[in-house]
Amino acid sequence: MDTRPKAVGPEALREAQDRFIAVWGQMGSAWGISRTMAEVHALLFISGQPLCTDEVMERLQISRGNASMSLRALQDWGIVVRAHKRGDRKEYYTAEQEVWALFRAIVRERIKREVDPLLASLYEIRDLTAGITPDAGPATEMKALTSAHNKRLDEMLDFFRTVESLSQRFVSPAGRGLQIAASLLRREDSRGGVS
Amino acid sequence: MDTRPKAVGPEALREAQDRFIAVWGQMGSAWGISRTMAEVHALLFISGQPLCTDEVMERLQISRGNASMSLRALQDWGIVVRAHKRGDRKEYYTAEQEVWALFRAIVRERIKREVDPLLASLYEIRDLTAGITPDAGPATEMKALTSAHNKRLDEMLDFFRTVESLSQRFVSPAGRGLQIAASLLRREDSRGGVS
DNA sequence: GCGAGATTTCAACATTTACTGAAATCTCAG
DNA sequence: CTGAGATTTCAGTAAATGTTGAAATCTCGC
Repeated sequence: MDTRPKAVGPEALREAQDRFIAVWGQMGSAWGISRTMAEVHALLFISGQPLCTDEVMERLQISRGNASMSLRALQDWGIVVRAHKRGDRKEYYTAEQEVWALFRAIVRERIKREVDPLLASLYEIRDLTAGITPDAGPATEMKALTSAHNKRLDEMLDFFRTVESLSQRFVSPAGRGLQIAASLLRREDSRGGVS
Repeated sequence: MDTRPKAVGPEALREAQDRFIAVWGQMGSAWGISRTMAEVHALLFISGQPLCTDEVMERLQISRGNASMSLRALQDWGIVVRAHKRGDRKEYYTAEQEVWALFRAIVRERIKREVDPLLASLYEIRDLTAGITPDAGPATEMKALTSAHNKRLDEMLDFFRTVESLSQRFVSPAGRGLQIAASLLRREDSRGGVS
């Protein structure tokens, strides 16, 4: 499609970075992270070196306020850290460079922020109708509906408990996530699966 | 906190459904699915029976157009199906009731829509700077930067290849997802882990 | 093949979410 | 301490996203 000659040297690197930033920003917004925040992260990750607020603003063409808020949020997520450079008043920021550690941090935060509260709500919701099923008494239609409802909720709860549990493993100390994934793949591969 | 007496009978069921719908809608929007679409799904899932467009509109207080579009999207995701009732001109809709099947479908679609294109882009981006690293020649700073850049990209690619691969297993025929998760938990549990 | 009843589409609108820029606040070298 | 330089905050505004409702389209029993 694009028939322009391939850029070489610095241009190629710059273009690769820009495309990575764009793609990462897109990915972010598909998964509920604001585009800019994802782009800031992408920039720090792909450039691999500490950048200051002004460099981020300049490169991504965003306002100072936006840059500040995005950087703050990324730090809250635990995937970007501040770094002082001595003899320099500015703050510099670096992204976690280990890809697996990066995703462990992301999973940790999303579980904490979204799955755990969801689980808590599901338990509460389950309690609203908990008293209905067990005892016998006349088998009304109402009871049948409630019982089916409870079953659905229980299965959902079960699912998210499993997710929560699996994530704990994935997230926990060094390398676990990688190991889990790798062993899983290996085990499956030895069964001579489809393409 | 809430000290009102607990609702019983039909009221309790209705309230439980409403809260489930709210919570599910919230979850959806945190993960990049529009609130309404998630709510429509929640309603179909939790009520467990075929509902027609008007029932959905009525219960969620949304317009006909919105209901139609949400239902269509849910069908595209493969988690809601149409059902004719004979002697009735209306279409009825049901949500996948098996929780694991539901999430397999969701994972399948998200991988297809988001991860696969991302992988393709990452390969393209990697190609932009692929020629730089290998050969020797004078070791410029440029080369060092590019080489580090390539390493980061390669690790990212590796990660998403693994994700893609794992998802294939999870998504593939009946029960695999459950088995994988369960076996993983069992294996880990037998190590006498923390809480 | 007609048409009543149902669904889909889409331009206009509403709501939500994200961004800006300047003022307030913070900080550290001198 | 002081204040120049840096960061954070936030009210106002811009952009993106989601929703409506009515017209266009589809569909199926007759």
